[in-house]
Amino acid sequence: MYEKKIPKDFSCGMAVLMEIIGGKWKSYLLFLIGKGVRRPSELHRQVPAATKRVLNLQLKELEFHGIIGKDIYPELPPRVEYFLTDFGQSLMPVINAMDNWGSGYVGEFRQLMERKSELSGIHN
Amino acid sequence: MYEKKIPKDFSCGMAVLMEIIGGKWKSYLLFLIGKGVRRPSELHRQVPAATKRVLNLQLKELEFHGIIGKDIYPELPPRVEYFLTDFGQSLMPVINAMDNWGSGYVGEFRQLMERKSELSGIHN
DNA sequence: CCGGGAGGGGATAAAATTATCCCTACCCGA
DNA sequence: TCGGGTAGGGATAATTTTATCCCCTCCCGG
Repeated sequence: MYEKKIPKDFSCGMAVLMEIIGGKWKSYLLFLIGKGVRRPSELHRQVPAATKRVLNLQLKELEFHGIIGKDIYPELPPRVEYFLTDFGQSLMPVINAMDNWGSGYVGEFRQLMERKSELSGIHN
Repeated sequence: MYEKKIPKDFSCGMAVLMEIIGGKWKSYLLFLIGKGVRRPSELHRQVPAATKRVLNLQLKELEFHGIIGKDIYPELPPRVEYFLTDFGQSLMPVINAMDNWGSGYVGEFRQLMERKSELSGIHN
């Protein structure tokens, strides 16, 4: 979490929610943790596009807001498990609604994106 | 909309939705347009913290994804009205769910944020 | 004793997003 | 004719978010 110089205002609940789950990988992480993927290394394997480092940062922010919790087992090799707090659970219906809506649109979305990159001559 | 050099993957619906409504002011804009605020100048008055310029950019992106539409009346002085498309309407339940959840958390959220800035010695 | 896997993070670079500044054009009322 | 309101956008700076790179500890199996 970096210091922000320009204050955001959170007069609308959406903005608050966005602040909490708006990171690039937070959606995946919540989704996976919600599905029962708990250990950091496992999460990383599921989202190999992101670095361990980055995932840790995002997990920390989710933890900061009390969405997820972290059990640290003093074992060797070290074992850590993330889980949804009750508060996080209360978020799941919203997450699911978001995901459902999004899933219905992925198709068109991809087409739009392709058209856009054709226009600009960029092909990822 | 700027060119992105690092491709994002949209394997989960949430990520798609985030791409669409994830801008700093898009939440407000959708909320306001949903409530019947239609004209650009009016929107700007409701969100004075953002510049005209920035709002225009975000509106364009919403329009690009087909969430909102734009009626341009060839009058003088010029008149423009934004509106939710059917597709945009289908998003409103989700938006509302998000907003409700967020609103319930604003209080604690503000406290968290204050504690954070106390720690770092920053007072906006 | 080396490699790999578990966990974690500092320093810094790159990319993406927002902000700022200023300019366009038009019309109206004082 | 000047100030204000309508709408829009180019160029560039500042801020914020992500990525990259390399480092740490510990243990186990070959």
